[in-house]
Amino acid sequence: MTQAASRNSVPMRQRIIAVATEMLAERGYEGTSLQRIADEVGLKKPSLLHHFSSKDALRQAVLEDLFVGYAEVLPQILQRSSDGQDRFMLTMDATMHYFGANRHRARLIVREILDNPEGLSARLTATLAPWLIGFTASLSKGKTVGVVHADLDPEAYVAHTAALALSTFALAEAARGLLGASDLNQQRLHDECLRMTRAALFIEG
Amino acid sequence: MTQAASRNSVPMRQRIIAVATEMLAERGYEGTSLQRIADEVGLKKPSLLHHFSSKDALRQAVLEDLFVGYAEVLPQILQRSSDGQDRFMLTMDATMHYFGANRHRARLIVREILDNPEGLSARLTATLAPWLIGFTASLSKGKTVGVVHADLDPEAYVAHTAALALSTFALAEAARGLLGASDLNQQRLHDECLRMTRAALFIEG
DNA sequence: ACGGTTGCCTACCGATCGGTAGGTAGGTAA
DNA sequence: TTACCTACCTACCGATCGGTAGGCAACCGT
Repeated sequence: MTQAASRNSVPMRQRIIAVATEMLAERGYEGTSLQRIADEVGLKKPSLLHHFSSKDALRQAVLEDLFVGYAEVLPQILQRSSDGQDRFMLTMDATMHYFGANRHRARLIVREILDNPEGLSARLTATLAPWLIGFTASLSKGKTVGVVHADLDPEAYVAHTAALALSTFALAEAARGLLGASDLNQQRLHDECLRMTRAALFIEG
Repeated sequence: MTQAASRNSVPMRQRIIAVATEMLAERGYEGTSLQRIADEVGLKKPSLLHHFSSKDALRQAVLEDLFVGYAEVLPQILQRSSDGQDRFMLTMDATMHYFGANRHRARLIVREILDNPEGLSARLTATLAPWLIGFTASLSKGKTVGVVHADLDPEAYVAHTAALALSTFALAEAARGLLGASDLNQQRLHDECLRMTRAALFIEG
């Protein structure tokens, strides 16, 4: 387990994952060939298959790396916020910062939802389900207390909010050209997304 | 221009488009081969290429068909609603009904945004931009009148709302399994989506 | 009756796909 | 030194990709 790194200090396995993450997010699984990944990394194709036994094994490693990265970010935020009220908004804010800084990861998740929903579902359930169930419970409680809109559907709201956070970064580029608003930058999308989710959640302002 | 139809009454060209729409939505452009489309239609591959000169020509025909279909639905709704206030919500409702009845079309649009944003952008701009610009203008006006939240960002709001309508139907299946809420059906997602967009838009209820 | 067009076919093309076989250079441990 | 292992290579496999060439039968207006 010496984790040799030929010339670069970064282990080859992680370099491959980094390149594959970007290419899979950009062109999709079927649209990305092992040959192109190998070229980008600077290896021959059989050498790439020495590190990952198959194309699907590489895909799984990429997803594993992605979820591990996010699972490290989430708890930090949640521990920081004690109050149940702003807990949701803080998580939302942290999630959007995470995907804002790793936009290709948002694209990759959306692609996997489309291409491989059942394969992703297990991974999502394992890492996110506890948090999401906690959120829906806290939303239901907020309804009884009276700070959350009475006609809010907790589960549907959480699903939509997650979709909004993802699509903001995965699909935003298309929306930008569409509206002809060249100044519709990421900051404005970020702010409006938070404003919408907050306005749809809490009673009053 | 007799539009011959060998055995079925539906012209072969439209039968191919219908099959291709579904397969492209389900597996993506790179993941769908002409061979499989031809098999599904009941033709040989070269016969398929007799109707569409290339794979990309078929893709463009599919997209053309999709946008024409939506462009027929939209004006009907807008003419029906005179008042500027509920105009947006009616359009949202109509759009969600359209994609709810044609879920594979929502998936296809999301895929095209990821795979071919610049190619789709031109088509989107041509058919939707006038409506969207009208909406942002009416939102700005609503802000001055005082019925729309003062801190709402019209362009960003429209972009997010469109993304929400799309992702509700394109990505909802994954969310369903994730939350473990088997009763999180389409109706609840539909209702909550409309509730969220309305609550984030209008002041008061 | 006839020439042209349409719709579909068989047969085939070069390129590229994911993956395998087998070999080599260099480091490491006994 | 010997034996092994890791990392990488060249060469190759069968399958499938998008697309082409060319033929054949049915239908068309003249």
